[in-house]
Amino acid sequence: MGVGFEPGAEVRHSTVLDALGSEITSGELPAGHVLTLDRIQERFGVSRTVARETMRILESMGLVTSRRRVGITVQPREAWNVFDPRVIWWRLSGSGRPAQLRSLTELRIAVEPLAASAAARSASAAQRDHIVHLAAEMRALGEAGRLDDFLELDVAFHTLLLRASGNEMFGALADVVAVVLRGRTQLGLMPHQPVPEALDLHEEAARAVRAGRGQDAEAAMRKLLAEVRDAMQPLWDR
Amino acid sequence: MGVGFEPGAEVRHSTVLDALGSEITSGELPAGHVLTLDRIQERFGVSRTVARETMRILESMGLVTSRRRVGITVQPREAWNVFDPRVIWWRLSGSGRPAQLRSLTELRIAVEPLAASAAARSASAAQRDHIVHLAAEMRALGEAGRLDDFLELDVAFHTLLLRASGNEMFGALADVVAVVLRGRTQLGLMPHQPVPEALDLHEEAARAVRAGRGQDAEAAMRKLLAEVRDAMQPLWDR
DNA sequence: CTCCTCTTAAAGGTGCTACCTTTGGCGATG
DNA sequence: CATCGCCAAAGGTAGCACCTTTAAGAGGAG
Repeated sequence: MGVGFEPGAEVRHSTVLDALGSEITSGELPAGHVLTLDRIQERFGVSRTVARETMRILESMGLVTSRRRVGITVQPREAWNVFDPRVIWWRLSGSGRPAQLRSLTELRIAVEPLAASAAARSASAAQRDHIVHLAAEMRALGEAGRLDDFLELDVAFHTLLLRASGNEMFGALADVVAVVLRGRTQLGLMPHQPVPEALDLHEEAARAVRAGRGQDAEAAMRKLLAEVRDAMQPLWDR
Repeated sequence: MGVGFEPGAEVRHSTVLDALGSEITSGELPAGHVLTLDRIQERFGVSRTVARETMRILESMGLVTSRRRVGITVQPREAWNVFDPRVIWWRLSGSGRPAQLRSLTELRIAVEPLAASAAARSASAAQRDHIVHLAAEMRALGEAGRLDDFLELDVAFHTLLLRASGNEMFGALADVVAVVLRGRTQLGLMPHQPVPEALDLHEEAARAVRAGRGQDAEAAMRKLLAEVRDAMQPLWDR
């Protein structure tokens, strides 16, 4: 699922964190709304310690600030750490889903072509072989219509590409891309059989990466993502 | 400076957080190193509460995990939330600076052209006028050789562009870009007088945004960032 | 004597409570 | 309208009981 089972952040914390996090990101608790530790303790039946530590985490994600005498104030969206995986997750699970998917898809369009180009420069020999292998397998499963296995390979493909770029910030987006890919399938935005062009482009990109042809890899990814964008367009056009 | 004075995260927390955060991101405390609450209390002269809450924050940034009986373990780089502004800040101030600047510059190259294109679609009327105005002022100050004022305008220009894109994830990168711009000047990677091409390209991009010509705006930003990359190359070539 | 399993003790985070300090919003008072 | 003082709510400290996990030690089997 990608989004944390932080070992150590034990059940109580994560319950409170999850509840408040999704209420804030969904807008249910609007910017300017004020919470107090007392009310949190009471509502969730937790001690002050848990309430405080949870607030610290929310604060560090930019979702709230806390001030003496005032309480804990929900922050406006601009202050959120929108790259925090948990924030992304909450928004995807809540009412902000279409907007979040749009942002993420635009981000993919920006990043993945350059990541492919960088991977063509920086990937290890093993990674180069692996990515070609993945693309071939995707074709096999795609043509066989095994959609769920195909999805996992798709995730593996994009993850590998981002991580092989040698840029840790690109690499850090791998989990996010995985969420988008899975979300797209869940929302029924995937054709029953992957379109042949997409299969071709995955293979083309993979071969270009293996051969060290950065420009070609970039171009293939650009085309691939243009298709992705077109497929997701209906989601936010209405 | 962009990087937090979180109002509320009062002095003690931020002292401990800052010290440990930069020690971890600099590699001084390597992955696998184990801390305990007791030692943190002792070292910084803070109570257990402060130590615990600080650890929670570090945990939520992916820098450490905490487990019973074991203690608090420093995580490897792959687990860090590298988009967290504080992590970026620590790495820029510490020994990882060149690598971090390289990652960030690649990210800019990926994102800013698309942000410009999106801004040409989505910016408000006021924003369109403002960006052209900023570009013009940049030319004036640049030609006059007033480098520090120029820098502030440069920051304002790129910030506005990212925020006007209508994509909050792009917008969230504005602070990061500002840090990079300032860092570049500090490191003496800027010419004494901004190169004329850069001034031209800022104006070209601004006009394209105002006129709603997304493709032109994107192309201008792409050229602009190619120059930026070339200027920063020496930093990581050695 | 060696190796394996089982028990047990200690370490260290988790969670709770109680209590004091500091700050800042707000009403009352001049 | 400026000042003062009250008090709510977070900041910070202290200490306890509990739960997990690790690792050392003890005992038995081969």
